[in-house]
Amino acid sequence: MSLQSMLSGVFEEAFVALGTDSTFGEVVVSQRPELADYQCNGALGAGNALGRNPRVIAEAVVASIDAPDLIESIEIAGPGFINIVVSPRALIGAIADMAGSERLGVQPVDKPLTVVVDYGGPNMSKALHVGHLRSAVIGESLKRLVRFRGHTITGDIHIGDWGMPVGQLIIELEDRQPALPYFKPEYDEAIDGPYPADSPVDLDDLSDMYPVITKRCADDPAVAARARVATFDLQNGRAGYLALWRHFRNVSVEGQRSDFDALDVEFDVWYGESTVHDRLAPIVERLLESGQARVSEGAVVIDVARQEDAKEVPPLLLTRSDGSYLYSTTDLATVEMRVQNMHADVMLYVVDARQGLHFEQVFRAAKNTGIAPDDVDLEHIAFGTVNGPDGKPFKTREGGVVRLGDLIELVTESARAKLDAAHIAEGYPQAEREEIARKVGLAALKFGDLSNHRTSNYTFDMDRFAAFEGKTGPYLQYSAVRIKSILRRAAEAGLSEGPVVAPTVDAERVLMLRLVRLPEMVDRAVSLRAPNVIAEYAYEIATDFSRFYEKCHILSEEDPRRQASWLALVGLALAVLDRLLDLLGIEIPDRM
RNA sequence: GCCCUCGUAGCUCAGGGGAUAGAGCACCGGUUUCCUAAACCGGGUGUCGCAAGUUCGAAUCUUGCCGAGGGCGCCA
Repeated sequence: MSLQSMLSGVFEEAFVALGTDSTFGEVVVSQRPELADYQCNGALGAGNALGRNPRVIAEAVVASIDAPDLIESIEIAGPGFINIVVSPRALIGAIADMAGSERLGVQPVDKPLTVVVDYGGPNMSKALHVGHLRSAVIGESLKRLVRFRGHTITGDIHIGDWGMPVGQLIIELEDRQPALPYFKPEYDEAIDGPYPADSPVDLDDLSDMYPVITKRCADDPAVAARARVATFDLQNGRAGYLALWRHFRNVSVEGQRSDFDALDVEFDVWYGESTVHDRLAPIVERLLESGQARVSEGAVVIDVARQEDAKEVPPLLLTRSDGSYLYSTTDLATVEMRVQNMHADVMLYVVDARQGLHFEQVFRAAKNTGIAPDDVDLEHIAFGTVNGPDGKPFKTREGGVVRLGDLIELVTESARAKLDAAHIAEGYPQAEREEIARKVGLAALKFGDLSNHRTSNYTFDMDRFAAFEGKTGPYLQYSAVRIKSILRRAAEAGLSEGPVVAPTVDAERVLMLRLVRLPEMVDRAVSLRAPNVIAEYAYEIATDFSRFYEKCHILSEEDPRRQASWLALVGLALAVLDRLLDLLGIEIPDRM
């Protein structure tokens, strides 16, 4: 049990003994570290609830508390704050408990849930760009957080591969290369042989075609109509289109895989809209039959509005008036698949905040129709837009989107340049230098994104992502690397860790107090679905360590007990940093 | 028009109903016979958009207004 929860337990008991609610006993980290380590504000609330002076309540609580092993001193301050200083014994006990535990004192949840996290979500017709960064890194971090908390979680990339963009690409290619066999309605594989095994396009072709055809569709209704027909034909099994679709999908998945690999983002499953295509027609048919869906203006819709809605919530569209399916349909079918095949209790959708209404509609439809049972939790984990300096979604100077691969190369190059300029890692083998640059660049990129709260839009600033000083990913890596270096040198000198002894230096005590907060921070990050909680905490650990590092020179320390204790302490700090950075998807080089 | 999100230091952003609102960057100054100076130490110049309300207590909760971004039936 964490130090904070032990303290809360003591205070809860005291408040209950006074005849008040146990929640008043909650102990939190002190707002005023110069006065105390922890504080309990319950006397203020309890005083108000009981109509008594909060200071009197506080005095009664303090008088009834007897936990000398845990608490060094208690003081009542101001209107009734109870300030708590923990005992050295309790502190080093908590540190020892953490150090001795594989999970660093973080208890797994009592009831593990089966969770599916839907993130990445690339459209198969587009190369990944800077906009995909957020979904990928936030989703990856949440996956690791939820997993570390003890739940079972599956990360699903959910590729957009069964909607209108595919129809658009089909007609664009038809216009460019009409002679290809895929477009010939009379082509029969039984007679003419199988469709070509090699793709008629590569990733660059697709990336080039997509913006062209979307513009054509926007400008010309006749082209848009053709794209819809092609989409309908694909979804209804036209052989040539399916054969072409497979090429498109393979080509895009290959490209996306390399981009996500470069980001160290790993999906457990590479499902997509097309994964559930067999479910689409039966679902629509079933819902029409049961009366849960109806035909409106030729399209099939599900009403999801509620009496109490402040706004008008439009119905969810299941088919277009031409009978083709939309992403609403595949999303609903995907919920069914995740319930039936993956037995999901919770589904997390790490998707741009602009799709809030869509998910509200899909979730309501899923609940209304029973496709998602009542006890299944559907959550849209919304995140803000990455903007350029002008406050608009980020574009290059030329007006194009920034490719994710290029962005990764930019930050890596920046890290490389920094290594050269600062004469760091000068004697290292070239391959190791390159690996360091890669890890440092990625850390800058990911930390730069994850340290923002996910709902806020943030301004993309290349200088910020390429900065390695201050509150950045590389600073965190650097702190950890310095610990690794100490431990390496200590081992060479034949020194080893010993029991943690009571802190004698302020910086040492501050670091200990920070470390023991880990369980609360993980809990908070998971319940808020907010990786920036971890980013912030990891930064605090790193600065606390850096201050300790300045004050306490471990290798030249003369008292062997103190030295051994310090080695154990920084060893734990490294383990915590390593874990926290892993939760953010950031790797620590051995040296840098 | 309606709905959603946001508005905190010069800039970029944290901030959990509690005491004196914090970081990084930028700027000025200091620290290297000592474990990696990508570090550390010192220096703040804030009507927490505005106004009410709830509360013992509000940056935090509610409402209204102002401002920014986004969404609102056959794109994803």
